[in-house]
Amino acid sequence: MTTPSENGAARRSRPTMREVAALAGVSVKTVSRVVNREPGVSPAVMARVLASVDRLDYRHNLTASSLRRNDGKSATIGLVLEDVANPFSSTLHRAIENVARERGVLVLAGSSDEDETRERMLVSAFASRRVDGLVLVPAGHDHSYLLSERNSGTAMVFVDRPPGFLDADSVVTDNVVGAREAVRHLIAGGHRRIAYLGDLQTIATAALRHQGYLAELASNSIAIDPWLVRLDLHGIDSAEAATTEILLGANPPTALFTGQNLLTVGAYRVLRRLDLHHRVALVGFDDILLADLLEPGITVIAQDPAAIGRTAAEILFRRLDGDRSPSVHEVVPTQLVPRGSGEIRP
Amino acid sequence: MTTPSENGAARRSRPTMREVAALAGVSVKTVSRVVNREPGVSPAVMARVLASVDRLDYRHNLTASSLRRNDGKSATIGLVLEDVANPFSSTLHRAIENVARERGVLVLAGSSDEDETRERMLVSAFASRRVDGLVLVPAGHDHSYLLSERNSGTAMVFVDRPPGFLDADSVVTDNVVGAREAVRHLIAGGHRRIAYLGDLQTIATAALRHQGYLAELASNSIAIDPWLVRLDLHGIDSAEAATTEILLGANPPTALFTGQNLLTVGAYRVLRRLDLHHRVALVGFDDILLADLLEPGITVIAQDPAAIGRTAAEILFRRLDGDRSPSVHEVVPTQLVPRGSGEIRP
DNA sequence: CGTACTATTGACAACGTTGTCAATCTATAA
DNA sequence: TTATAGATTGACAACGTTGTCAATAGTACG
Repeated sequence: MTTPSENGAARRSRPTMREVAALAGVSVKTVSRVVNREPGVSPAVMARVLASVDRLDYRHNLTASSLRRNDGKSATIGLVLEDVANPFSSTLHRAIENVARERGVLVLAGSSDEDETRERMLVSAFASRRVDGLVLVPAGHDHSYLLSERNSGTAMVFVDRPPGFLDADSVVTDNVVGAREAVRHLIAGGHRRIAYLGDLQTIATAALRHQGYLAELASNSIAIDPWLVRLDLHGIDSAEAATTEILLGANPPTALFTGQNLLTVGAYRVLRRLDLHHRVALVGFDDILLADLLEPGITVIAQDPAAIGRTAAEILFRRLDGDRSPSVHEVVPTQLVPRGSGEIRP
Repeated sequence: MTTPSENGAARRSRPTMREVAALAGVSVKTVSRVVNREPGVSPAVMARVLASVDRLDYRHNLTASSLRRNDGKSATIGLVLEDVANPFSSTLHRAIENVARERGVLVLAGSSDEDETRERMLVSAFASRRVDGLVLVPAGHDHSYLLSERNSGTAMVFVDRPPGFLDADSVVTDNVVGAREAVRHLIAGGHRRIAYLGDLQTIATAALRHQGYLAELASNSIAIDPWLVRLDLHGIDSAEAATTEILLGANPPTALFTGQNLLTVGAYRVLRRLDLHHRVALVGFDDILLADLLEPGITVIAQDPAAIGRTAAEILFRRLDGDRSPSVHEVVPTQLVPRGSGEIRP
């Protein structure tokens, strides 16, 4: 399946335009013209050059090219995600890649892990490589440090959460409305005691979902029971602990609203463990793979990460094409997906 | 939340070492020394330069730097995945990022969508940007086109599937052994009629899993029933169709072995639809998120994409550090995770 | 006091490419 | 026939950086 001796091949450096030019008997500028498909090269010369390119396995050096070019474009954008392996992030990533691909643009991606320092390090590393644009799911809350990047021509779009102290384009989910819809759905099903599990309040989206929860209860004249509101949970384990405490405590809720993916998983696990999964209702924010195959299926407020990513990329490239109009702030609606768990009656 | 007038700021180009040098009253070479932390700069001068760097918001231009440097390293690697949004790929991606991060290396990622042409386009785009190394989940079967890349010093590691017609490092799952273990598990549970659903045979891993299925049946003296073997299925829908046909046909199997993620999902859906999920056993190759919460949970042969990614990245960086020893071929073992569906008896 | 170090700094070329502009050649028009 | 326009091609500088090497200043030693 493999050829034997190629390993020992001498490690030459890559061929340059100079070498291609020498082989073809033309100047480097002519090679440049052919490589960049500039007009004004005779067919005969073009053929000679292409043959030399082929023979030498020449690869255009985009870094040298973008150094010299007037626009200095690197045909590369940077993407700061929470975690490239998290389904929301990776769907976003793919949607952005799809738009970038059409333009011959490559994507550098990195994970911030919700760490502001890490976000800055990534941005700095991207800037060193002179990316044309940035798409970021911000971890921090003060993005004024990006001002100098923006002023030196780097386009940027914020995704999922708005920028802080910086005027820039953004594409976010309608968190408040989505959360209200979840709660309204439960109230419509007859629930009055609805618990809320929320992620770290420092995460902008978590705070907004909490806000939506409170607002919808208030507008239905349902008093808030602080015992049923658990904030600053992060990850499956803390959600399990909080859910267990609430359900086994006095006067337990008849429904749960979980403000994040992993919290939903944690809550569901506990419901199953306590054999309450057909008794206590559950609505989660953000969809979960295979949630439809569970029994009952998990009712969710689905975000549309693919649409968010596509929109963000489109805005970014519009900016790169020279659009200088005022910042836009797209809000992508959520969708309630009833699958059973949210339709359980008290 | 945003300051008002920053939008109108003039779009200057980025400051260069020349400007930093002018402001600090030193030569560009001295700035270069400070920026690269080279020794031999007096503390006083260093402080002046750092102050100028700070005042001008200077960002080191890594593209110009790597152009001039002797080693020409770009501190960037390229990653060809099947699809950045697919859980196996994105876990791999994250594991590689973790290793790269420690070395200040960034990751360019792209999706091949199992398309050989797309794989080549990505590699070409990476090569144009002079990545130091490549990690690829190959879509094609002939990788001799990478020979020139390798000879010009690009390190490369193949992941999940071995390279074709090229001698290069690889890290793969033990597909044959994993598949045999799945089938053996079912046989040990008393099954004799075990169906197999496999992905496109052009995918190397699919062919190997099929091979493992055949081998294990043979070594238990169980005859192959061609009716129960469905190859070249791709995606959930085709798996559903095949499963339905097999289960509703004459002399149906008592167990299913699905050779891929989505095929497992498709098969499970059909089992549920036909209310056979507690009657017919199922073992799937590759783990599925939340498979443990289903009822019954899905028994799987779990791969370890995080370990695969970490190993691949470690090999890659060892090569970048100058390791010229013969190619290594790591095989990462699978693990049988019994969750219920695979323990159903005929 | 002169010599031989070492430490610090800068001038210049070069990395591989493209923008600018001038030179050459061909064909067409007067 | 000659002038002129257009097409084709190349020489050279420049992009922002670092490697090389030389120049200078300061220090220690005899």
